[in-house]
Amino acid sequence: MKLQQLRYIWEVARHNLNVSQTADSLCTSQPGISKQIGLLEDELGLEIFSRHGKHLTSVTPAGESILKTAGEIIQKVDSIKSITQEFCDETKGSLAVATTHTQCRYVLPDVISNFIDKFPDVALHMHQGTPTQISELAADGTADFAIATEAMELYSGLVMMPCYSWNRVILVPKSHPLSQVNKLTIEELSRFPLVTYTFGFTGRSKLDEAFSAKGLAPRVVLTATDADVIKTYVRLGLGVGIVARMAFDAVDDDDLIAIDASHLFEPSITKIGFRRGSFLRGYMYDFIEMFAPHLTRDLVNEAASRHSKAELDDLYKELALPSH
Amino acid sequence: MKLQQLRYIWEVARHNLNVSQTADSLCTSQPGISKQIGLLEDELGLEIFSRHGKHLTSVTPAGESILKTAGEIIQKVDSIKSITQEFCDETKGSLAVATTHTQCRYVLPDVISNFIDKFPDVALHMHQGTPTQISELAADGTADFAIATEAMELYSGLVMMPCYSWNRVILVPKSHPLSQVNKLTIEELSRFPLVTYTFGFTGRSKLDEAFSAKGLAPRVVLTATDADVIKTYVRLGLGVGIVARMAFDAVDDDDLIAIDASHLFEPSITKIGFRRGSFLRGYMYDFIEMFAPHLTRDLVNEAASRHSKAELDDLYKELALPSH
DNA sequence: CCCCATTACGTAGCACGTAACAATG
DNA sequence: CATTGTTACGTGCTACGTAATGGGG
Repeated sequence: MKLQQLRYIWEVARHNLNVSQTADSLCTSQPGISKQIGLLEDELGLEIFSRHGKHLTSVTPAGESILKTAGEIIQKVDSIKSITQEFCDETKGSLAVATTHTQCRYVLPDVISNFIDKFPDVALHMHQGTPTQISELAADGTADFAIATEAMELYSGLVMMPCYSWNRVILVPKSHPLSQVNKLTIEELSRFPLVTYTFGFTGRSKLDEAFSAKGLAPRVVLTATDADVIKTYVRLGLGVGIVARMAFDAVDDDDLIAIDASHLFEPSITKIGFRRGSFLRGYMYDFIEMFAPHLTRDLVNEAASRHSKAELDDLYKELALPSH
Repeated sequence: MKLQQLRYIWEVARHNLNVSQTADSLCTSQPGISKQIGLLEDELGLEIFSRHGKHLTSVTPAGESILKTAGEIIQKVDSIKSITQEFCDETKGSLAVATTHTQCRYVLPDVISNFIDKFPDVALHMHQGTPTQISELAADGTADFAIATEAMELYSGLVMMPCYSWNRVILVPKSHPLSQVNKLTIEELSRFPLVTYTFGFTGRSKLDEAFSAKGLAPRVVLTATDADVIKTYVRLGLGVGIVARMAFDAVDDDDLIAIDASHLFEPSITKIGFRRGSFLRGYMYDFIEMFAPHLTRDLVNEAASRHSKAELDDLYKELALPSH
């Protein structure tokens, strides 16, 4: 059994059982992969992939187990490479963060700026995407960290840690009737056309819950994945905006009125996640702590060693951290 | 990076950094190993072993981390082989159990007999040793299971599960004055010379605790690692025997009187342990369940997924299982 | 002076690439 | 017929074994 053979079956599985495509992505020849897979199957004495004629059609039950283990092996091999870099030079390396627009545009700039100040030799990669894409990037190792608010519980292979809790503000132009209201209620709000996040983005779920809890059906006239778009349409007078508080900038957005809405909606929790079992470089712990100061290196290690969601929640309960 | 290179560094570390000895044990040449280790170190760009001249003297800090990960990789590779066998033929394979005399001689025969009845094609290996040796055998993968009562908490790499609780009997010849006593006290017992287990064997610790709790210093005139030796000397009149209840056989030992001592000592728990992260064959789950019927396949999997001792204890508490 | 690790070197095996072939949809 | 996987074959690399060399205790 060779490491490459494990990589090959893993990559073929990742590429929808298309060997040619896999060969291209690995910059090698297609027969080479075919042969190595055949050799591995011969050595193990069973088929990992089932074939119709010459096409790979599916993964056998045994293949499922083997692929899972192969993935873990590949991850550990990557860990060895990280360990190596860590001991060669603690300040050099790379950090890939996958995150949403909200975090990337409003929250992370300060953190990143501090980070590159402290670790100028770490090559930084930012990937922006939907919460689901972000989780996938972290789960398959393309990104070291995923940072988002929604859809982060879906991947059990990720260690999730709560970073901070936030709530929303209502955005209206200065001339808008709501700008005069003292204490806004959700009923009042529901009478106006709304402009807010697309489903699945930036705590949108808590927003829907708040309306439906009162039996109200909000009239959402435009949904967007980021606050910049929302603000643009609020300025056009299309409707009342509901955005994350950190997306409101007192200087840049001084033409808008921001009305606190934390009494209307449940707070949302932004989380950071990384692949369970991966080796974290020293500067990665620093990054986490810069983003969420309560997440110390020891605490992160403790969380990483908890394997089920229930056990993680126990930890957060002990520390009185919110987790959803 | 090659799997063999990882195996080589792992084995060299296991053989006290002696490359020649490692080469012998792996049936290969010493320069081959040397060269592969050198190549790996070149590829990683750091030294895994520190050298004084040409001798390997110690493992570098980086090496420690790398070796740990290499060990995990090797274990996963073995898992793939097990998975393969499991899917090829569920009834064929091997099972290695490491255990103490007490279990091997008095408890396991029934279990083993049932097991070979149900799985005639599984090659069985029994290793007998001290509790510490047993744990080591399981920890390094030589044995699939460790079964013992003492010293099983030392290896955090083992998943430990409580199997059954037992207590002791006092053994005396028929003519002995204690054979007339109705309800034995620990003070009475301490007046006689005692014959019992060596420290570190078969729940000896609970025995010492009981005496010292009453401020008594038992006069132990002979210690042995197994009950057969103890019974032999009890028959010779050397002293009063204290052995595990399951070591008393009403038929074979009908020349001795067994006095229940469960009111004198805390019960001991016999545990079964296996290496965390190893793939368990179907018949291995059956073996565990034959030995301890409450340890179902689901429960074993649940326990295996708990990573810290505290989390395991939580599980046992939920199930009202004793754990120490 | 013995033991041990490294270096040097030759060989056998194997991984990989090119090319031809077969099978699927 | 276009796409995809397997077989055939040649080559260059490399892992491994034998022999020689150099340091340590």
